[in-house]
Amino acid sequence: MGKVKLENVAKFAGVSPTTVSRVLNNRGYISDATRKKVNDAIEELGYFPNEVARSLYGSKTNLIGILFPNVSNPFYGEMVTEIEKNLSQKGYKTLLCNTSDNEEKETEHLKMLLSNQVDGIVVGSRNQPSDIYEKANLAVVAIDRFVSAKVPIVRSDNYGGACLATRYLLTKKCKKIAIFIGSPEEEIKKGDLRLKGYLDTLTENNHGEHICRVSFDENENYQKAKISEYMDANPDIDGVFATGDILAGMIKSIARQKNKNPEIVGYDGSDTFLSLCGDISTVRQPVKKMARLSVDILLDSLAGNYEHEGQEYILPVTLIERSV
Amino acid sequence: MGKVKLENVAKFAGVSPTTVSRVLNNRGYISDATRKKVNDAIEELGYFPNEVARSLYGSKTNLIGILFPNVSNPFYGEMVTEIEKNLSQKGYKTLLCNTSDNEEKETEHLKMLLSNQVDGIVVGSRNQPSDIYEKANLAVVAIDRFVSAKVPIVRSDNYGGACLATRYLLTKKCKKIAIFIGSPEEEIKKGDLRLKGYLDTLTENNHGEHICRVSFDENENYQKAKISEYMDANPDIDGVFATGDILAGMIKSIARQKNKNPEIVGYDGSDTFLSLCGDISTVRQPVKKMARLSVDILLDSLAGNYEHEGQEYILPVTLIERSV
DNA sequence: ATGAAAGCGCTAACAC
DNA sequence: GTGTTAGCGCTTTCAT
Repeated sequence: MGKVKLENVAKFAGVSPTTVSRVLNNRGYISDATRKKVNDAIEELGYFPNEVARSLYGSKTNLIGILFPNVSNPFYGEMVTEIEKNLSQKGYKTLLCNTSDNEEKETEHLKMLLSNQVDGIVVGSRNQPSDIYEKANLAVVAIDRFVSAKVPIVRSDNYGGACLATRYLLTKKCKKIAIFIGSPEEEIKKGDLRLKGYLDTLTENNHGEHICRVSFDENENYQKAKISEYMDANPDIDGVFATGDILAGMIKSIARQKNKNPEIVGYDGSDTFLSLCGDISTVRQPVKKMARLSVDILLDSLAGNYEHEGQEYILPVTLIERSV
Repeated sequence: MGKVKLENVAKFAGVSPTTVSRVLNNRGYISDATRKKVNDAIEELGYFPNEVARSLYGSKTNLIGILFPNVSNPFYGEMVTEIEKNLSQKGYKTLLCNTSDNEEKETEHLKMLLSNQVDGIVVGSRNQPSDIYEKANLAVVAIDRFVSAKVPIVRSDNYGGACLATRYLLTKKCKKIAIFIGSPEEEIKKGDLRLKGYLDTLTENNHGEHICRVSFDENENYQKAKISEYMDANPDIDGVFATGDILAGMIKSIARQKNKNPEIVGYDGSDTFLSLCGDISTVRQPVKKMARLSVDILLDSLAGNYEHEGQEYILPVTLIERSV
């Protein structure tokens, strides 16, 4: 059974293709009689329109590309889930790209997306800005990342969140508070706000800084080794701010193995993390709101609304305190 | 700057569209001279082919739809990440659909995918079989789910895994071992193999069964209440087999709040879970292998290879023991 | 070795 | 109200 096309429906109903198209799209005037004939034919033949042909004609695909490092991390997972839900509700389709935070892959995926004529892009991967975004004439929204002067950014209050976390550790009477950073080096150089919040808060309170960079690109075992090493070298750490929940979880496990129990605060606060680890405090980013806002901005831009250009939307975070 | 099309390249290079197409696709004979001219023109104009037009002509989109309940659960997250990686490597693009394990949404998404002429589908959502899969003439692979007599299934050894988990609890001298099931009711009725493995193992060892169904459709708070209630009613439970890791995490937290510490074994064993919770044992599904196999089967089918029809591929699981 | 022309399935001017 | 026709951007016979 070959695919049924509009033409077949037209023949079956004894009308022209145009008429069928008009019925499908509810455009122009059609008598109720022919409308019924057409609808019956559609029903009878089990016809549904070919979106590829529609896209080609209309030069609008309703396809949105979303670029994230991966979707294994529940924070990204929830973000992507929510973005897809919002998009789907508005009639858009989601083309998923995992960049593994690898520049080449991002570029490759980006080219693919452009070839596929996506209407817009949501980027959450954390590579260096690419000029492709500039050149391509499409709607783009970035999540917690700088892409170009024009691309709007949606992020949570990284600075405020870090201050919150660090102050919390201070209220818990921690004497030696370390930060474990899992961001790419490049990002840290540009002035990581989570790091800055941590540093400022410590300085204000006359505390010394203790920084452990857990190389982001490396595999898990490498990261664990790094954490373990750092903790051995600094056995009196009694407070930890981890810039991501997964990192926080790893630190907790490793500490436990060493019979230590530092106060730990993570960052992200995905529902999955909250369910999974009942005993690690964290700074919760409003994932749903961020996803929703990103999609709203994207659709606004798609509608020709330029007001978001160059804007940065910073959403508030909350500290979620957990006890053992 | 309007989009550059093949025709522009042709004019710029002083050749016909056909020639450009031939260069692009490496088909037919072209002199080195014209090939160079064309490639220079492409470079100069920054041309790249419109995949929509290609798809329309070729009636092949290289688009694969993937349907999962969501991508927040790291098990699905990792599965989807791996599937996308494998597909991308083979030149396919991933259209992501979150069904929220909701039948209507799945149907809606399915129609969308068909309209978009996807070449194939990977289903991991757990709804009732839909006849759409039968009717649509495309390649389908199901992950741990029955779709129709023809659709190949990739799953892990649910029965064996459950036995493994239950036996482990027995070796830990647990006296009263409960199973917490988070599957949809429908699935349980059909003979959930994780449940069966649990029951058989207990029977063999003259242990009684204790089943708590944590309604799958309900929200997290409801589930937590249910778990809490069950534990209050059965305070002497000292061993727990949770049919999913998230469930296991929730149970652990709730038990801790009640100052209990039953031995718990989860199911899934995603890398994220392992990093996040260092202290819950689990049955690990080979996510990467499952993803890889699914994609291989799909591409085989796409290539016209029917050998996978009606096959079920059951991959072995491993118990990962963790200590506090 | 290269080009002209038809067509993939659909939509939208423009006629009538 | 409805049909005719051209065209979205590309590929591919079929000529030459």
